[in-house]
Amino acid sequence: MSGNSRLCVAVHVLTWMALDRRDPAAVATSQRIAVSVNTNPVVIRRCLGQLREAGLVQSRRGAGAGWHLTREPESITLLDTYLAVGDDEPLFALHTSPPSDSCPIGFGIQPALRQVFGRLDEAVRRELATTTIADMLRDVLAQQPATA
Amino acid sequence: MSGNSRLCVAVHVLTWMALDRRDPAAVATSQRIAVSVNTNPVVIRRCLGQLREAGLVQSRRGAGAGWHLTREPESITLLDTYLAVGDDEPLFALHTSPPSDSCPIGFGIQPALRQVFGRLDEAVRRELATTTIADMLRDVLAQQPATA
DNA sequence: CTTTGATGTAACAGTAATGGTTACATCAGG
DNA sequence: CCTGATGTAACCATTACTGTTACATCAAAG
Repeated sequence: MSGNSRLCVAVHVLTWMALDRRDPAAVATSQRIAVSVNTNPVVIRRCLGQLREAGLVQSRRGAGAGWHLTREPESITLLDTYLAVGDDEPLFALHTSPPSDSCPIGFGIQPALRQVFGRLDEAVRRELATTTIADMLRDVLAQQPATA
Repeated sequence: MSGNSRLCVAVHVLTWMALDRRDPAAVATSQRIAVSVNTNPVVIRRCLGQLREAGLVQSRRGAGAGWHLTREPESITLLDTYLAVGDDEPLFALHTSPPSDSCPIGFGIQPALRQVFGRLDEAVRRELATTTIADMLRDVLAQQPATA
């Protein structure tokens, strides 16, 4: 797991941008986002690069450069985000080295597992598609401390 | 995720044992299973150890030792298997170092993500619970080559 | 046209997890 | 006792990920 925190960072970034755009004067830079995520700006730029490839954000270079969303937060789902930062590798891995095909189980296990893992993947995607960045922003702001 | 192939190996092992038990004379040893999975017997024993802790299999030591299922394959689901070999770590990881709590997003993002990731985990478990080792055995045998 | 501040990206290091391997103690039946 | 398997510690190579430094590139501002 899986291993990485890319989806987590990507959702953080997009949610941050969704909040930030409420202030028209604000400029979203990798530096400012990195402070919120508490990591290195390069990590943020790597993430933003993937989000740009997926068409979710755009960048402007030169002086006064920065980033902005290309769509309304209501139209960006976590599935979009997941696909954008997606490792190509599936949630669950098959055998590292192929099993023996001279054994009935070894021969048939991989196709059978692929079907199961495909259903798992599908279930995850279905669930991811039910939440948008706008939903995230609302939930995140609802978590604020009681201090007015 | 990503990352490991433990579930894959565990399902392979259990399915193999489900087939093997049809021959009353057969003895399931880590050595024989390792040949089918195409890996080292110690890897199989590590896996079987986890399955035993979960109560899915039992081992006999001494001469002529081996392993056997404690339940009918129809009653062992992939969720049982998943929980048995379960890493404690969730499918999707949160931030490696906690985000800035002086930023509204940084403050609220983790609880919000935990909710989402919890729903994802739930979806995966629901799906895993729908398939049994008996189902796997049937599907695996259905994959056999056409040669009679 | 130069300065400035950001993007874009390569390169590298430290950490952690995984799968595989060797080695060896332990056990129980023959 | 002998034998063949389990049980488990220890170790290694590989891989992936995060963080970091460094630097080229770009475009607006002055």
